[in-house]
Amino acid sequence: MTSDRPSPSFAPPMSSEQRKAFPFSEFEPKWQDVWEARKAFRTPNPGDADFDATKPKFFVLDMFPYPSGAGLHVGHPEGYTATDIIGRFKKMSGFNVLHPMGWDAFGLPAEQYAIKTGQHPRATTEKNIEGFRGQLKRLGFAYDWDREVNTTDPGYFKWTQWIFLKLYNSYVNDEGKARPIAELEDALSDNPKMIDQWRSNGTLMAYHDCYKNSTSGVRDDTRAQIISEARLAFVSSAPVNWCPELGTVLANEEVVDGKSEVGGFPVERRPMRQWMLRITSFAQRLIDELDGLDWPESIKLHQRNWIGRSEGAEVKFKVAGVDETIAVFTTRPDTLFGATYMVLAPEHRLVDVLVTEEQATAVEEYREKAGRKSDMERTELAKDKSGVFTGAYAINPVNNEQIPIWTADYVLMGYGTGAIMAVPAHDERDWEFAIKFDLPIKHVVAQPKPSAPCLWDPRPQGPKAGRWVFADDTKSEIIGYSDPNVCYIGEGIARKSGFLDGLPTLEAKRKIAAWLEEKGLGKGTINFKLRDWLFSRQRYWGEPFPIVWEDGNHRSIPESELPLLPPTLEDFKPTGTPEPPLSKATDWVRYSATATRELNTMPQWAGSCWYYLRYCDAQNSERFVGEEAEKYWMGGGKPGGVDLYVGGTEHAVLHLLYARFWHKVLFDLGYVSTPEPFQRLVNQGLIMGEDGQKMSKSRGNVVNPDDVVQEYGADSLRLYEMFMGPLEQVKPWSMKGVEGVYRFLARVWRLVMEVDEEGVWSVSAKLQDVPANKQVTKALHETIKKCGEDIEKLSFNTAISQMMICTKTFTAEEVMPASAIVTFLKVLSPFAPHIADDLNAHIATKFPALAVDGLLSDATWPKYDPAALIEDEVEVVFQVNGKLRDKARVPIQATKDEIEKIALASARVQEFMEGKTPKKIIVVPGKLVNIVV
RNA sequence: GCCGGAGUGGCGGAAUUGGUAGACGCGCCAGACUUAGGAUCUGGUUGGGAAACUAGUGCAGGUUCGAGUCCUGUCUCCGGCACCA
Repeated sequence: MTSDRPSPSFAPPMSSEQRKAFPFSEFEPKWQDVWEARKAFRTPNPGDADFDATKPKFFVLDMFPYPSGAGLHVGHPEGYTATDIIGRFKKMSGFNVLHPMGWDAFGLPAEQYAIKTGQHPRATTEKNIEGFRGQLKRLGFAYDWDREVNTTDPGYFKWTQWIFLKLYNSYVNDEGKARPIAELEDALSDNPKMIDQWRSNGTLMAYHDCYKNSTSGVRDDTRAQIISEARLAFVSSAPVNWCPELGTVLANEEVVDGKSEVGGFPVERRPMRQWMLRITSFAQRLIDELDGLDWPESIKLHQRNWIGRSEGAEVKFKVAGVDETIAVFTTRPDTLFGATYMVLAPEHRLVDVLVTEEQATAVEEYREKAGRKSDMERTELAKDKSGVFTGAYAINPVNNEQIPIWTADYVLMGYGTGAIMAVPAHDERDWEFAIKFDLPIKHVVAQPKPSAPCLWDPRPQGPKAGRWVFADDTKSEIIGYSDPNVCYIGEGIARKSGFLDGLPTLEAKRKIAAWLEEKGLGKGTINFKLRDWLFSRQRYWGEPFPIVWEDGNHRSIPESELPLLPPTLEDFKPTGTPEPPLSKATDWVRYSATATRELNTMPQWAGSCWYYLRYCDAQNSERFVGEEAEKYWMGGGKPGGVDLYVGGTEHAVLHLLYARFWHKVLFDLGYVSTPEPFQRLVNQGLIMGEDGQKMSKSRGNVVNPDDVVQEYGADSLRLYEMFMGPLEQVKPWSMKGVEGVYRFLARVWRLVMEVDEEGVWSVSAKLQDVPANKQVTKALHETIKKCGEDIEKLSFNTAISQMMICTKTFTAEEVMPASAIVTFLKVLSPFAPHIADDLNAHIATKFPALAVDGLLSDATWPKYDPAALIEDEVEVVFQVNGKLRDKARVPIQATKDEIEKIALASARVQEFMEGKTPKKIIVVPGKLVNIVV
């Protein structure tokens, strides 16, 4: 170690072998092998022989990775180390800990890589998983590898398909709960067999009566339609982003400026038949049931915003001269008197019906242009409104005024009714549109008058400025302020609104809603931004749907035919048409003489919607998860089953929302015991490159964990990732920082080990079987206390700092008390498990009675002794007028009076008191004295 | 534009209920052991000042014996969403 070093300059990197401050490259793989051989982290399930039912459970979960060919990056081990520390700590603290890992391995990247390299995605996926698993094992994570899941494994996706069948065979009843579709089928039959089960359900009874009374000629079709439309998994043909080049539909997020994010290929909008999941039926519950979860408020808010609940009213407008009505949704029914025109989305059914001959060409042209635009393009051009007059007029139900009906793409078909009443005076979008096309603007809400007396006058100055206004021209009481040149979107007082005049917005909304309902012209309604979930993809590398088609109708295949394997295709390239690649498997496609298989596959989200459940009982071939295992690991009396879920914010909405949705369906159907999957959620922050930029290949600032392990060892990597700063924070990487924790571990190593001239390590002569002195004992017990508390708080950086302080105290000693060191190693072991187990084993060779027998992960987390923390004396600070002037050590039991006396006696204090008499003296025992003069 | 988060040394970051600002680490400086140091150990390290002292937690106020922490206003940075009627 000290001799034959290579020359200091231009030393080749490989010489690092001789520079190692402790032999981590030897003992790290050794202990990883020991843990694996002993199945040290196998977690027994209820029913297993070695299961201890008296222990509480702790389910700690990582967001499982997509095994890419690039391998792990340093962002992965951040969250994984955090959960590993928690898991190991909980295990030592007497919990049954479930801490598993798996692979989210279906998906487009694997498929495209396969196409590029000509390999089968199954082969590349297997290879990538091998790589990832090896990397994770080299970091020493305490996973129970017997519970590993892989979404592309038939034993796994059998149950993904099974859950799809549950969705397919369920509907939502009038209580908003998922129920078997059999109930609905039963109600729509002549001789119901389960009537006792649904007799109390008003909707089903009504369906039943309706069915019985309908004429037999049409009722079979109606029945089939009702059932088909009620399913949670259903078929729709809405326009989607179709990318011919990639040969698949793309999500809106995958389309940028009308081109595909990957490759920059053109994307067109076209209606296609596809599978949807009825997540919208759960919108309200997905909002409400966030309340019971320990998630960051920002994520909850994000989900609420995404679901986008808004309360308002639906209003029906008659069309002048035609027997049609147009329903609109508005959150401001109180502004109905200010509606001066109406807009239909270009895709709206009535556009064609209403358009007049003169406008037909212009409207047709506009519709076609709008249809070609992607959602993204529509949004891009948000500032520049476009639209065409249809030539038709609607009648405003409150005043029978005729208002023009336009079509414009700023109204989206997918939200509300796809039609709006435009109130330009009180809606910015309508305002812009009205200005551009010179449509009338009618102000019907006055900005409220400030409550007197008030110096504030909101009126802008100038000749065109607004003025104080009356409710209408016949009244004389000023109700507020209105500026005809300004669009006012806030709440206020209704004016020029007939029977609403003078009412504040909230009351006006209530009154108009009641009025509309009474006249049968509308009603209060709640709308959600959330859309149903587009669930089908034209891809090869995904779960096939357990569905067949016959005579244009779909039906499920029996559960006994699961798993439905994808065909082994040599050529799985896109077809170049919307026909999915599975269409190439002509034999596979033919289900029977008359029926063919569904050709779409499920999106990548499907497998990740329920993997946490599979972990509870990963080997079960009878059920997606065993009942007893599910009850134990997902139970615990809280709404969410997983005790701690750690992952990145990129999944704040989609994955977490989809998984919650599936979980609720399974809950309603009685397959799981909690309404929510994840009780506590923590988002780890992004790790940036050393330059403070996001890590990326193009910037050349990517840090490879393998290199770090090679150079400093897994323990150093783990420790550094936790020492960088708070888990949830964005923080830059620093190789120098890794060296810092590496040096710390080397110091720990040398507490126990010493090296001879040949560079051979042996247990240090300083290590002895002696009791720890008072100072060491105090440092040790402070460390036990702080680390335990900090791990619970996920404050790993401060826990590590405390261990560094403790090590310094040890280092200063002439003699190392072996049993104290062993206790310290227990505290260190969740963070740096390899070095901890290795040093414990070394200590065992010399002091078998003092070391832990076996693995530290099986040891019990030490208890700290509060008595050891107490000192005889504490330092008390003396302030004069709030400024620090002196300090003194005072006995811990000193009374307030005694401390005060000591303070007043201080020469420095007296100097700053300048002989004045104290006005006030504040004494905080054990802390400070502040003398005010 | 809207929503959310954050502003503390040269850097990453610490600071119970308001009670010694800058723990711990990096970097830097000095010393020790050394033929050598990019190893190890010891000490120092917010700015100004020789020192006593003084200023100091984005900025401006306020409450308090005492404010990084509480209140009001304001600026900057980061992240997300963005025609949802």
